[in-house]
Amino acid sequence: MTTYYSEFQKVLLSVDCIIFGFDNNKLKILIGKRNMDPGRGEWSLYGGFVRSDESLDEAAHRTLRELTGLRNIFMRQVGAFGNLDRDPGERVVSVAYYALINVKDYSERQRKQHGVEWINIEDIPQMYSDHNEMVVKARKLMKQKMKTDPVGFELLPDLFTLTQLQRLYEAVNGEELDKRNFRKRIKEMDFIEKTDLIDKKTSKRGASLYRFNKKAFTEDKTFKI
Amino acid sequence: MTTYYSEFQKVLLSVDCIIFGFDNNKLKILIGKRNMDPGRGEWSLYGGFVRSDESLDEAAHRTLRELTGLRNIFMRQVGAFGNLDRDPGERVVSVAYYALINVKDYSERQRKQHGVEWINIEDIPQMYSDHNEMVVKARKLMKQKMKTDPVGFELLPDLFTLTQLQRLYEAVNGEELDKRNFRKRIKEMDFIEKTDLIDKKTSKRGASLYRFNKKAFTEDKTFKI
DNA sequence: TAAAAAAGTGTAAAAACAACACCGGGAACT
DNA sequence: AGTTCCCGGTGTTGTTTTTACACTTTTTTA
Repeated sequence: MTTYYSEFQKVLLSVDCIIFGFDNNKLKILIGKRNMDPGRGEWSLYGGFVRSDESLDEAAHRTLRELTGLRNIFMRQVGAFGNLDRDPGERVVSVAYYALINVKDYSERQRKQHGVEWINIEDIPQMYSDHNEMVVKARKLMKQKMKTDPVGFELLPDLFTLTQLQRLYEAVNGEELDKRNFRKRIKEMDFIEKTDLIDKKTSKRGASLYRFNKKAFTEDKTFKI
Repeated sequence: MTTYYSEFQKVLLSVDCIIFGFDNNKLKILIGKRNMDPGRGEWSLYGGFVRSDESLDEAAHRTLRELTGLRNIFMRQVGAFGNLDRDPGERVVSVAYYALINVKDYSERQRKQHGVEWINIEDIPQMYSDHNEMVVKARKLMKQKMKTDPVGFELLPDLFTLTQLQRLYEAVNGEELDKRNFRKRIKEMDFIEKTDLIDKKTSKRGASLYRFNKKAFTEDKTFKI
């Protein structure tokens, strides 16, 4: 390979993942304690270095896969973080990505094995380097995305109740929503389909289960919550 | 400096600037023909490499300053672009930034000296590598930002007429706006202040000049167009 | 069999948004 | 001097969207 720009300094590139999950009516992210220097023992996002044979997006997906085993996950770039003091060792620029996963798809066995935990978004501890800043930005982008795109379903099981869906949006927005107004909106979106199945686990009476029909959500449809 | 992560490959990091300007009722960006390999002669954003002693934001500001001489410019990160095929030579990951400048603040002399041109946003040619993709994303983010934050004034002179302001929003949104509804909204925002100066250049009758009072735009105020 | 817990359902008032047309002042033209 | 043209400036009304709000049903548990 020809070296066109040899006079310039190169840097290490990493990706860091803000992995969102929804459980127990709470929005959470998956973080763990760093097991390497620098910053050993500090809370940290899960990340990894970008390899020479993969794009940034590919690196993010691979990193997520290494941690969770999950493929084809909804991920979006948060941005590049490159302050000089962000890493105490040699310079590392990191590109943050957020991911939306269904907590149930991640086995407890694997989670423990990697030593990561689901932490309530409201209770995030101080983390290594600029990771808190990454989470703040990721959350902002994710909230924005959730308003206008049907991505919330990535955080729920295939079949969900309207109350579950409402709780999800409440957790993301950080405010309570009116039940009747919420359901009115849902009813307008024909790609959120009612099934004839009933969920008996979470309520005594039982609630209808709904499903997001990805194929029915075409270009002409609008999503708005 | 200790080398913590020596086993990982490093990459070259650059920044690319999407420099927005508004002139003659058109939204434009500043681009030029590349004068180096690879891609010599192709249209290209203005960019540069990130130095070892500066953050990404600093690199973006420096790059913009080198081209325009302007400091303290409104800039926001667009994102990191790191596909494997984005640079035909050795791997370069680029972080794109968009900037909003007042066209009048950039001298024609300097512009010609650097060989860059203001190109109407609707007429952007095919550019080097993934630069078109960067512009698309930058434009989306900028449009979004313009809706909810008073950043449009960065593109206008300190004193501007309401028609100028309206034309700016029309250019950004890509659609015409109703004059009376537009002015109604402006009137609700007390931080857009009418001066007792009259602009006689653009209209026969003369139009009142307005000014954005940055200090009057505090936390409690909302901006909405 | 009474109480508790969550599901489900409609209406009315308020706010936001969209559509719409004419007058006035000055410059340019005849 | 009069006419035309160009652009600046101004309110009202109908429509749509958003918000506020309370009771009944079903099933489990005490």
